[in-house]
Amino acid sequence: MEKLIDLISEQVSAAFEAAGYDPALGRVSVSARPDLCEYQCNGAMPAAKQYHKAPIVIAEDVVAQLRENPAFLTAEAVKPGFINLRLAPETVSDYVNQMASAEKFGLQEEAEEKTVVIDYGGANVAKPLHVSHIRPAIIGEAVKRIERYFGNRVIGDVHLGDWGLQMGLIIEGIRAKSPDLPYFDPDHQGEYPAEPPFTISELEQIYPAASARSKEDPEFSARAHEATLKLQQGDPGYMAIWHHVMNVSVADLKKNYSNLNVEFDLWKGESDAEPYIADMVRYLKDGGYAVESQGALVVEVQEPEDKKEVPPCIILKSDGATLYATTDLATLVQREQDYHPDKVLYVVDKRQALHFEQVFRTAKKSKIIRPETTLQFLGFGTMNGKDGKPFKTRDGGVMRLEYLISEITDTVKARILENNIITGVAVDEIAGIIAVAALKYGDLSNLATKDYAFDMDRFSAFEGNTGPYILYTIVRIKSILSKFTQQTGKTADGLSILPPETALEKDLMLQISRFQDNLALAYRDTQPNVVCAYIYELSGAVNRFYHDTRILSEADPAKQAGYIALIHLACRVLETCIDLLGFSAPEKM
RNA sequence: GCGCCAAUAGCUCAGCUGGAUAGAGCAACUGCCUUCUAAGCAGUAGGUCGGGGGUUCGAGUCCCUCUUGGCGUACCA
Repeated sequence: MEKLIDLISEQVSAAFEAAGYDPALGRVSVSARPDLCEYQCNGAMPAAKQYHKAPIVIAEDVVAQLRENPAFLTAEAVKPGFINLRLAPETVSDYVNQMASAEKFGLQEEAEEKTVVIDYGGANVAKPLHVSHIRPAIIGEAVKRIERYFGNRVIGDVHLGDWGLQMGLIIEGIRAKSPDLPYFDPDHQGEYPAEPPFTISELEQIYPAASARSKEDPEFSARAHEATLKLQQGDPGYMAIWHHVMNVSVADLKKNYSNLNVEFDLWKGESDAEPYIADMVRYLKDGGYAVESQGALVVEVQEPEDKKEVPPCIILKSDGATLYATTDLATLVQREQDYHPDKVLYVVDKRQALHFEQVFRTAKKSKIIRPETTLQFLGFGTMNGKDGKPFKTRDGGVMRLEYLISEITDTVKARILENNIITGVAVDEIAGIIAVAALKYGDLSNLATKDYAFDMDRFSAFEGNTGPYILYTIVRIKSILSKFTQQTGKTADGLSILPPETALEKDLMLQISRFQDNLALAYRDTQPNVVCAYIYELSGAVNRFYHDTRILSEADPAKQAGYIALIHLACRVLETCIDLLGFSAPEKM
């Protein structure tokens, strides 16, 4: 289906043309003054210069053409040269009725399916997920679902950090703790133990300790670098430790991500790029792309037109070890081979912007990926504490994601018990659903690219512009729908929406009609916060209508059926949107 | 030094390709539950959109400049 705003623009464009003006001026936008009109066209203002006439004269010429148009209730020319439009009630109800019966509410999908790989920029293994890890997970999940909704084939890859220096640090950390383990015995024969020599909690302590020590102890740091290289060269004992680390970490990560309703199609990591590295390095050397510089192997990516200095992309360190640019490039080789993607989207911390600039340039320059492939960097901002610095707990540590979720869930649960609508075992389940909505909406409603202040109170707030507010709106509708079915024995299916009689009813329909506009914007700009803003406005329209209209006690059955059809459609749109954002609504709350 | 990003109400944030009186939420103050869930609705108050120039009929939005803050700047990721 075409967007309602486009249909209106066509009418206004035709009016411009009929009045003797350029139809391109007939572009309509949503009104900035809802008290005056629903849609507005500003085309008469730029036209004034072109035609050497006062804008108001042009606006009146156009309005004269629109007066007889049945699609509009009113068309007025105002002050400098605004054209103010109100739609006929039937125009609006016809449109939303069409939406109700159309697939995906009439959304226009991509004409051709594109293959999109989303790289979630790697939580590191062996580190607990902490609060800032919600960002790539939540944003990436929403972007993935939106891409899919528009008809693309999307492959989400968690892309764990499992191959860099942090592994060397962990290995040395384990050795420092238990030097007698067989993994460190160069004369060890046969199989290594099947059981990991650590639990997830132990592992989560080893890494930070090793990382801290390496900063103070140069010898230890040197050993960690060495261990990293040995691991990357396939040392059997180190590989055995690595497998243990991976198994223990991945199991824990899966649990945590699944609590957030986040799923990945691929659980690959930097290590999976390893088999591609040797060939790629040879290719880069043979092709003359990579050169030696200060002992390292680099690709120069500075371009003559650059204003800024772009350091070369390092492929091999001077000690021969690979690093993140190497695995990111090799991963592109692998993705090109396996998926032939039209787009690779990286949802990673924005501080890595320069790194990806280097990688993208290298990949394009060396033809590792096709020129028509889009490499997109979606850098998300840092989660800061109230002091404006990266968020830390009171004791200076990171806050575990598990703690954040359980904290929010407890607050939600207390609220549910207070309301006394839900009882028994369902309380915990519903508290979980609401907590995830609060957390995800709280994050997604901010612009992904900006830093933001982490505030526990904000995440566990239920009033105003929050996830629970959206859920509450849905639950209210569902409650009416189920009571309607109880009363009449009918469902909302097949009922049609009547032309609006009140302003609030019409406003609700207009909000519903903007579903596609907002989704298209969110899709085009990879900005899930647009969807949040939309459902907040739509929910507001629903709640105002709800407050204003008695639906179940409506005496006129035809009117009542129209109301039911309207809120049912609103509910379906809302549920579709929250599903795209990666959360869901309970039946009651 | 150079580069990138940000600065909007007391706080946290929106503001689509430049359009009318810059919007929400929280916090403050007022109303509305014997009627479909008050996690709601209605209202009051709160702003020289960091400062200064410029482009334009029109600038929070575009250009220049300054201030402040954050980040990055070859062998960490």
